[in-house]
Amino acid sequence: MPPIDDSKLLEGLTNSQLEAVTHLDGPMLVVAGAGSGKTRVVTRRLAWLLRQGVWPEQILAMTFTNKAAREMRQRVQELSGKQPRNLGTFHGCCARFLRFDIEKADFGRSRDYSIYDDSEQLAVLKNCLKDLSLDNKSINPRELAQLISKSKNQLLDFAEMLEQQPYCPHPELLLRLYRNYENKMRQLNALDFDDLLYLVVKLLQNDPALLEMYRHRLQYLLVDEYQDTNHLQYKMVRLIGGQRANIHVTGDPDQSIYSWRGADYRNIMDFVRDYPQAKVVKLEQNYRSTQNILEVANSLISRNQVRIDKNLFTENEAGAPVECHQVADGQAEAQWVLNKARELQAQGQALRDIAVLYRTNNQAREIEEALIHANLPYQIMGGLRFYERKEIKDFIAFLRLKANPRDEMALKRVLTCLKTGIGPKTLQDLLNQADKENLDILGFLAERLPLLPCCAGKGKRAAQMREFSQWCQGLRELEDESLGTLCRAVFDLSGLHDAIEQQYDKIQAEERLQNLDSLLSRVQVFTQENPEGDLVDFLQDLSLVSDVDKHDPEANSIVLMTLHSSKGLEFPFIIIAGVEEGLLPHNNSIHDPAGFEEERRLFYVGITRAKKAVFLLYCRSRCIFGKWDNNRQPSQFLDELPNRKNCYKPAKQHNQENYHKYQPSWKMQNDESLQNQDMDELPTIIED
DNA sequence: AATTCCATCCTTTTT
DNA sequence: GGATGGAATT
Repeated sequence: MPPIDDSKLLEGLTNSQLEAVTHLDGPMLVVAGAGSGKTRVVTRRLAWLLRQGVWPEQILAMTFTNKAAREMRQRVQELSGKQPRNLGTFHGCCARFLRFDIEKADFGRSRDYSIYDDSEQLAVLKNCLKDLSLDNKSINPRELAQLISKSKNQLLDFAEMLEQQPYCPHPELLLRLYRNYENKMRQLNALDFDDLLYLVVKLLQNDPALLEMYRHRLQYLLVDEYQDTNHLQYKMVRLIGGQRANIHVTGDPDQSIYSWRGADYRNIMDFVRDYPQAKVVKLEQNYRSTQNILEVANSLISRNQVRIDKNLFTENEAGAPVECHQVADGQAEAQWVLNKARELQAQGQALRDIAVLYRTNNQAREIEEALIHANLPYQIMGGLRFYERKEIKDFIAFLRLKANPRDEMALKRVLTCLKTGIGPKTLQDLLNQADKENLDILGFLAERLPLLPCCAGKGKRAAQMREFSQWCQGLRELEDESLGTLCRAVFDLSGLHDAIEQQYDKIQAEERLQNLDSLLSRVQVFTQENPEGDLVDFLQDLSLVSDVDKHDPEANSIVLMTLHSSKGLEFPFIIIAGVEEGLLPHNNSIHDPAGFEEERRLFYVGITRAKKAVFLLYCRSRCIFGKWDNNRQPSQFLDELPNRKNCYKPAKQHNQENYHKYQPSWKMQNDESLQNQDMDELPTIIED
């Protein structure tokens, strides 16, 4: 299909949209309310720039999810026949920059670095604790990880950051652990998620010539979801933008829901202060939702104290009122979802038009069970990620070791898979020796191991060791012309196929092998999309892909996901489950006003995903951590919704104070007296 | 070293 | 209620 012509490119845009699309130089902020056609603006702007003769290499466009990036790429391609060269998630773009430039600085990493996800990072931290013979009672590795993340995100020296902590028990110990962690990661040639951004910023800060090159090369910057940028991302944009500041950002402060990850929506609030010459465009007409939905959403979000007032309106029809239903417990809730799905289906709606949203991933389970039982097709985003499955992680460990022969964490996994007879103690010895000889561990195992005393003689153990050494040599020598055959060869060498068949019963083995198969076919897809991509590129891709990216709008199935992952998507019908105190707002977020308001934004995001109808559910009882809470309270946010279908009246008066009093529900005692509590106290409810 | 059993922590949300 | 990690057992 040939790209559409220029006049079509700008066709059907409102004046403000047009202004946002055709803006050429200097900073611009597009405040785009939910459903106001933001994606349209961003994609057309990219296409327009390309049609104006801007080179695809000159554009740096950054999004937060791979899905958004992919969609954008595809639509820009359709509109302009070209693709911006640097379009992706912040993390993805940074990973790519580092592939080229990481060796230009003294970071102790080579371009074949591994990317460690949170659980791998945690494992390294636990090792560090162990090295100092600390149990993780005195220091919680998770908290340590958070501190490390915080210092990187704030671009602060770790010690400096510790001083700013209000309460910090063992500062000198933490500092030592931090240093050990950093050294270890160097040794492993690995980066954590924060490092990807952090090192790019460091690189640009410390190397003026390189910064100049980036500025010269990347003349047009676009950032989507700017309200969710953290300090590092902000800094990066500022650095690359430079004096010229050709920075086009879009976002909506009301949809900022990632502050727990360091996102700071002051970045968007302060954009005009940061760039006084900035032009601001507000998109306030909503093209997505019915009037009823929008009215409810507007009323909800207007309760937030900290926000820029805006007037989101729609010319769409009034539509059905937002409904709110009480159900007995989680199972009844799932049943309700099921009935509604069938009802909509009977009315001729497609299942793909229904999304069920919830606050926490574990809420998916009960709903999933009901759907399985009823044989309705569904897809779940998030939760157990595909690549977090054991067999997938195992295989990835083999690939990683091949790509990065210093990756000791990968080696550990490989060792347990192969049942080599090398345990943690032997491994530690070998690692120390490899270190002494300044060899990467894989190379050491292949070349030096056979010369060691433990490989001499004809004992069973020595033979095993010799065999393993040869295996390592085999892995090193693998060199296939294509990525596909290389992965296949590594797979064959891993012996995972036989191991899985031996280890599991037939059904389980089949499922696991199938998962591995689909990983291998993913290699094919990757090769098609990235003909030049090598193994490291592929692994990088895997590390940075989440499950939301897997959402397949073609498949006719109900979609289940968290409120967080629903951002940026839209569905005709939205069901939000568990609209209860303690869950939405979540107990852990209500102790400070900022956290509380973020919960409200989260609810707002959920509601504004809907085009036609919204259904809100809450339970009277719910099983949490195996304990029953029989006195669940409807979310206080429900009191803030006007014009909802009258299935619900506030059970009791909420006030701004009492949310501070809520205890984490898993610590709540299961008070027998609650079991018999008078249900009549509650308002008239439509029981389902 | 591998397997199995028990305690503990957990669950907010994700690149 | 379930995953994970450590200790105890073979």
